[in-house]
Amino acid sequence: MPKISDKQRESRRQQILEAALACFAEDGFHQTGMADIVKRSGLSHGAVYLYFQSKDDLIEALADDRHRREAVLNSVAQGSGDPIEGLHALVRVYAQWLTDPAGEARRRVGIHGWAEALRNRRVRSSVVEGIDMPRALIVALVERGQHDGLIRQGPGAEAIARMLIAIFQGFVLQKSWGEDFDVATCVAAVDDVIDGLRTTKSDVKRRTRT
Amino acid sequence: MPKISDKQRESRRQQILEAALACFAEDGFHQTGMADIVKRSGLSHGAVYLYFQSKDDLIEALADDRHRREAVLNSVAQGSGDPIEGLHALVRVYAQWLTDPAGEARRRVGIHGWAEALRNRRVRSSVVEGIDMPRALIVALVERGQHDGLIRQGPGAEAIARMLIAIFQGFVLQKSWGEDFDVATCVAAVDDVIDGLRTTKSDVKRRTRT
DNA sequence: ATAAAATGACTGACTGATCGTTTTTTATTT
DNA sequence: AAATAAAAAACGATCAGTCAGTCATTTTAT
Repeated sequence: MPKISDKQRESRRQQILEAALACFAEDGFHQTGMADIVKRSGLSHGAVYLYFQSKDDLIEALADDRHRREAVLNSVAQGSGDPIEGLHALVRVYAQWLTDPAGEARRRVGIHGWAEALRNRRVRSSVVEGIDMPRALIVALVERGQHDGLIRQGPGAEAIARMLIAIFQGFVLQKSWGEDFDVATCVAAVDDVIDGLRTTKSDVKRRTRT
Repeated sequence: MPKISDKQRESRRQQILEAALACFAEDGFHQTGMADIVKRSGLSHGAVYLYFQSKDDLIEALADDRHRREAVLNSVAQGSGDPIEGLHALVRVYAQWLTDPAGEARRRVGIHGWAEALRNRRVRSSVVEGIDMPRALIVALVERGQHDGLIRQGPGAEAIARMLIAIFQGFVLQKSWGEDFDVATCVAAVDDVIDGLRTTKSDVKRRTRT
């Protein structure tokens, strides 16, 4: 009985999602009106509500970014080699995502999502789960490296993972604020830090801080 | 002619600012209504508008956090010793600010400010200027260390500064989302990274990444 | 094959509620 | 009494969301 094909229906859905993404990227979730999304999508109010129950429904649909997680997963598929190399590969994936001009809207919406995560439980779950996967990945890499004697024992794997993730979160912020932020050199500094995790000949006692 | 003393007037102002801070920390700038701030402050609508011209006025007043900048400035006052020690001191300041339970509201408002900075020019200026000072401080420390041969030449001072700042931005996010985020161990990892900047005996050629 | 009936896709004017702000009224102080 | 702080009431604008109705297509009946 459907009057339009599933293809068309999914296309309409994407049409609305893209309009919402652009609007949210520009003005944030709460400063964007449904009228803005409606106008940008080229549809009508009623039509939008045929595809999404509410504005919050749209927000939740955009707060979760599955594409990036899959990209991260692909990068781990080749992760049976040197753990340090694995970390570099991961950095490369995020660096590329950070540079892609087409991803600017997603990065901006992501930042709005970070703020929204403070007060919206569903959004927070999406955000936290979004960083849980790369975190577990880094922890696994570092622990393997430490077990094999390739990575120094000093800092905990969990702490290193959170630090690396924090770096890219901060990079997204700084880049999106439009300062002259040179992704290449900053990423190079991260690569340098990762190389610094390698076991050195003279890794006897490293100072521990309180 | 004076109706109430300047002390009282400033006290009322702070009373409103504190109410606004608490509200903004809970629900963000745009989901907080003036009615919420009015109720929380214990005053009336009209009274609030005697002290602040508009809601945006309140937002801008809270987006800028001078207290932290001053704390950073104090930490640099003792910055004539070892550059690496200087970086550790800076980390200590931010770690303490990150741990302070009384600062949770400010951290949350700060995150909302990061998102707001994407669309509000004034807020963005506040935020960017807020990180410009510690950035310049780190750059100066690193450059001095590199000049004196205490810090490796590999990564640029600017990149290191942005990375360290990014780390704490990410830490604020992860901690505020309420995951079990252990500040102490994560900060220890940062200290470890900083120690890794030190010149080693075998710092001949470090690999450079594209 | 063709017309009538039915249904899905979509429209846009409209709703009540809430928004930030202004104006009016009351209370307090000098 | 003169002035001003504070409270109360009310403003127009805007919000997310709705719903009676239109249009186009498909199904059914002849």
